[in-house]
Amino acid sequence: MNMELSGRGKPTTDKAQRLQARNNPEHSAVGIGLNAAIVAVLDNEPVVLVVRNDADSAGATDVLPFGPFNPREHRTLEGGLRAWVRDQTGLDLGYAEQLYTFADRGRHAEPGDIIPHVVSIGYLALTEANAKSDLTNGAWRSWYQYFPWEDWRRGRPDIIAADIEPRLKMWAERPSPATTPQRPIARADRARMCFGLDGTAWDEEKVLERYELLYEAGLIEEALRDGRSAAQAWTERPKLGHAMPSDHRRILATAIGRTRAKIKYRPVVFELMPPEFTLYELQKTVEAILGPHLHKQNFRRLVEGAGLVEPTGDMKNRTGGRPAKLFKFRREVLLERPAPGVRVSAPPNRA
Amino acid sequence: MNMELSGRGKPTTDKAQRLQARNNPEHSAVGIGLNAAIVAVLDNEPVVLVVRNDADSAGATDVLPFGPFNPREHRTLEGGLRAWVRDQTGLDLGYAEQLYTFADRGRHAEPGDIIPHVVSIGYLALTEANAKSDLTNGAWRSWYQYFPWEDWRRGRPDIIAADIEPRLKMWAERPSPATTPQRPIARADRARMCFGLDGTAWDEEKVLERYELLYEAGLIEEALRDGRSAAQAWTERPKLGHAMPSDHRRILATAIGRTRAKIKYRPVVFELMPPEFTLYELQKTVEAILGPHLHKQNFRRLVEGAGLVEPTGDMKNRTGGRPAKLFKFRREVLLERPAPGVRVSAPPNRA
DNA sequence: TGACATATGCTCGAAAAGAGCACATGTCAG
DNA sequence: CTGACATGTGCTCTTTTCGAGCATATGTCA
Repeated sequence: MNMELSGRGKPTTDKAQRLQARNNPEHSAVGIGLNAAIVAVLDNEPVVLVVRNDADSAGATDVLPFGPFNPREHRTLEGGLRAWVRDQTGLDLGYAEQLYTFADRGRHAEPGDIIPHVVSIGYLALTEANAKSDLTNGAWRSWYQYFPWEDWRRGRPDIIAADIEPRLKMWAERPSPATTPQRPIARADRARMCFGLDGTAWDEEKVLERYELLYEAGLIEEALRDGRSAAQAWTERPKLGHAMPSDHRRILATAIGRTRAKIKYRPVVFELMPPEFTLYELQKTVEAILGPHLHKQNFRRLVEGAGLVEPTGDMKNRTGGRPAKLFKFRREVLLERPAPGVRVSAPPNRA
Repeated sequence: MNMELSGRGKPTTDKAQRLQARNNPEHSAVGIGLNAAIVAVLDNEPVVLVVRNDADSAGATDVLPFGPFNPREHRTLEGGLRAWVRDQTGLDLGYAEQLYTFADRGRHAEPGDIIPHVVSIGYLALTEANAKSDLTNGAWRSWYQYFPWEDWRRGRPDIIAADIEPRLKMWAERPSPATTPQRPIARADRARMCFGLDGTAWDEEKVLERYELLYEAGLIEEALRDGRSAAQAWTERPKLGHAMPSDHRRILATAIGRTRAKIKYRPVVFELMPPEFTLYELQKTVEAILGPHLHKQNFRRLVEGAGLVEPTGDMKNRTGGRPAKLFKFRREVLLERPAPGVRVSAPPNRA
């Protein structure tokens, strides 16, 4: 497994391990992997950091940065994460939060692998991607490259009506396999709720639900790769976004959904912004993440009224229009409001 | 590289494991533990399931149910959880969700343990606690027993003004140690925001933040046990809630916070209710979890208006007052609204 | 110099939320 | 039997928040 990352601890001795395996049937030693979805906004495009994975048997592919967690070396999961992210990419993480721990499928040992890498803990990190960031490795990729159906900045993305909706409808008409008998919600209803079909409102936070629905319906490469039975019959049509190895795309989906949710009640947008910015830039960043266009005047009222920002006194001149006041994040808001964030509710129906 | 993708290999042998351990210094095998905070509401009291832990060297104590995760046996984390919860307690879990993965402190190996149990994945489960539930083991305990400062049902709990506030103020006046130099928010401000001191509003969702603040200030037993330096000078006064071994109380704090947050945008209350209930019972359950008293008429308007419930047609007669209509959860709401829940906003200032 | 892009202030109406009044219909103690 | 009491239920009223539009200011740039 993952070799490029390194960890430097010494392994447990074989003897102890054998004993353990033999004497204590309750324990099963496994490796812990940490995956990071490192998100930034670059020229109004939300991007995620990927690294080249040359060791992949199927040729080099882009993966989320990942590495092992070695409890002998690092006291905390986050500490371990920061360490190898810095080693691997040269990046010093600022804000980071745990997303989810995945162990469910596709995480099998390779031949020769003794300690299967069954569990991986996903992290979300938000960072400012300025030009002079010293990336030693890896590249920024638009997250919409992996999730084209999530990009509503220019209206409802065509891929939904063209590729997703018809195939989901077909899938919905086929009978559910007996293995999921108690599934309480019909396939058609799930598709409708997830993708806002038939006039249902689009909920931008349901990123993971949408991904998992497409997976279950066998419409994305990962499903085929993992041997989902439903996937077999669907292999020949346009792929839906770039696939990623393992469950990296699932982790990314979780990261996008969490970012979209959190931006509304925590001032995390500012992790993505330079220290000074105009309100327009701030709005564009929020829109890059959430999708829809916001009413400019209301956005100003909201952000200023909530005390999220304060003017620096300076102006930005080369805006292409009237010069804009520069603002900075008003940290004190954390001491005033319990849940400060960019409270943008979705318009009544964007479907 | 990333091996986790890939194929489904058969489990490896001891020999292979030795090789692996020797040749691949990148991995450190650890045990995975699963912890469950199983929550119910019993007679308007939110309760959590605890089991007796006789193995504790300091005598028997109550702990959250926990067990190992064995990837050879269970394909999914949740599957493993459900299996040993049933074995251990006789309970069949309904709703369950992952909370957080803890690996940070207090998770030391016991003597004789070869593979330290470093990582534990916390789960939240919600269930209905009816009288005839077949608990073979364990007991329901009010969660406010572990977090008395969270119980606002009879107004602001005295323990805050009597024990917590003065000690936090003293803590705030002592200088922060150099080990946390970049701490951006002053101790006094953190205490004020967490516990709603000096007129600041109480945010019922900040359960974990409050617990961690008390831990950091050395005011709870776990801090002393874990050897926090700050704890040494504080050992002789009334304890703040019942302590739990390891980080079980932290997991419970996470569970309470998550439950309080989620109840507002997902119809999870109904996991705690019998199939039929009156609106008053529903309100009491919500209040047991969230704390404050809600305006009865508005609660009705809210719940009915959101389409969360529908009348069964029957009445409940022995209510002590006018007979009440019986309602049941209206599942179809999941197909109509993106985020249905009991939308109770806090009154402007409850401090 | 004028088209254009951006910034900024103000108003209006709809919807949601908080809070109170009034009354209906049961139980239960005396 | 009767009245205190507890609960259920309908309605109104005010305040706040939010979506949306109008109008105007002040820059850049062809």
